[in-house]
Amino acid sequence: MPELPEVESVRLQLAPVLTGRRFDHVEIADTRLTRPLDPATVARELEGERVAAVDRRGKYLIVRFESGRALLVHLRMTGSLLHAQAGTLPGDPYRRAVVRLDDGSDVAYRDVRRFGTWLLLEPQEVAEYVDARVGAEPLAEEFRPRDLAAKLAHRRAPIKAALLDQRTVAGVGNIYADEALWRARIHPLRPAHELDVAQTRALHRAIRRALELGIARQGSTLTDYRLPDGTTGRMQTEFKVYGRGGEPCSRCGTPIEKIRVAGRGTWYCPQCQPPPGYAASSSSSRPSRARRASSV
DNA sequence: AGGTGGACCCGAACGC
DNA sequence: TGCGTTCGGGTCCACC
Repeated sequence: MPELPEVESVRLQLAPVLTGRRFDHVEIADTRLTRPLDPATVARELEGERVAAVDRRGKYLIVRFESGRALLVHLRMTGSLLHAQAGTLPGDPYRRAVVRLDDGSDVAYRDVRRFGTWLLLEPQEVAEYVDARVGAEPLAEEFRPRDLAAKLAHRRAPIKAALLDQRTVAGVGNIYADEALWRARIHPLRPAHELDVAQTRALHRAIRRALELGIARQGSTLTDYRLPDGTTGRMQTEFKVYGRGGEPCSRCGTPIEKIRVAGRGTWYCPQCQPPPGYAASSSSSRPSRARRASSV
C-alpha cells in the first residue's frame, strides 16, 4: 500500500526522469482514473505540458508543469508507475495509462484495483485542493511535537484512527501507523486526547523514524508496489508489528496481537503498548501482571 | 460536529 | 478440484 515512504521513493526516482521533459502523447484507458472527466479530454489537456518539478504532499504525487498547472497522482491501493525506454514496455493487462515523453521514453501507470486517480488542476487550484485534504508534512523541519499535540488535543477517537486521518499528519497509512505506535509504545485504541506530553513527543519521534526507515528501504512491497525502475521495496521484512500476528515482539517476546481499529487490521504488542484504562502516564512498557490481567 | 461504517475495486486467500 | 465467500485498504460520503 503506497503510503508516504512509498510515494516519496517513487518521487525520488521519477523526478530526474520527468523534470524538463514534455508530455508528447498521453493515453488513458480507464474511465475511473479521471472521472468525472472524460479520460481522452484529460489526456489531450496533458499533451504539450512540460514538467517543472515533481513534488509530494502526503500520499499525493504532484507533477508540476511550467504552465503552473499540476497533475495530482494518487496511487491509492495498487497504483504504480513504470519508466521504460520507447518500445520496451512489457505487456500488462492492468496498465491504465501511458505518457510518452519528448526524450522517447514512456511512463506507464498500472493499477489492479482501479482506486487510483489522476487529477489535473489549474495553477490557482493546487494549494487549496491539497491543503484541504492533508495536514503537516511529518518529515518537515517545522513539524514539532506541539503541532502533533494540537491536532490530537480534542480528539476522542482512537489514536490510530486519528493518525489515519490525513489532516492530522500527512502520509501515514495503515502500515506506518501501526509501526509508529509500536515504536512509541502507545496502544492503537487509546483515545487521542489522552496522550500526555511525553507520549506525544515519543509518537512524533516514532512517526518520523518509521517513515524515514521506510524511505531508506525504498518502501515496502507486499504485492503490487514497485518503484519506477520496476524493482521492489525492501521495508516489508523489517516491520515490527504489521502483519506479524502471533510472532514474538522484538522488544519483549510477547506474541503480537491483531485487532480491528477504524475498520482496519491493526497489529500491536499487548505488553509494550498498554491498553486504554491505564493512566495516561503509565507509559511504562512493564505494567504489572495483576493490573494487566484485570483490564484485559 | 466529530466519529463510524459502507462503497468503491478485484486478486488472493480461505472454506466447504 | 472447483466454486463461492471473505478479506483488505485510502478516501469519500452518508448517517448517527
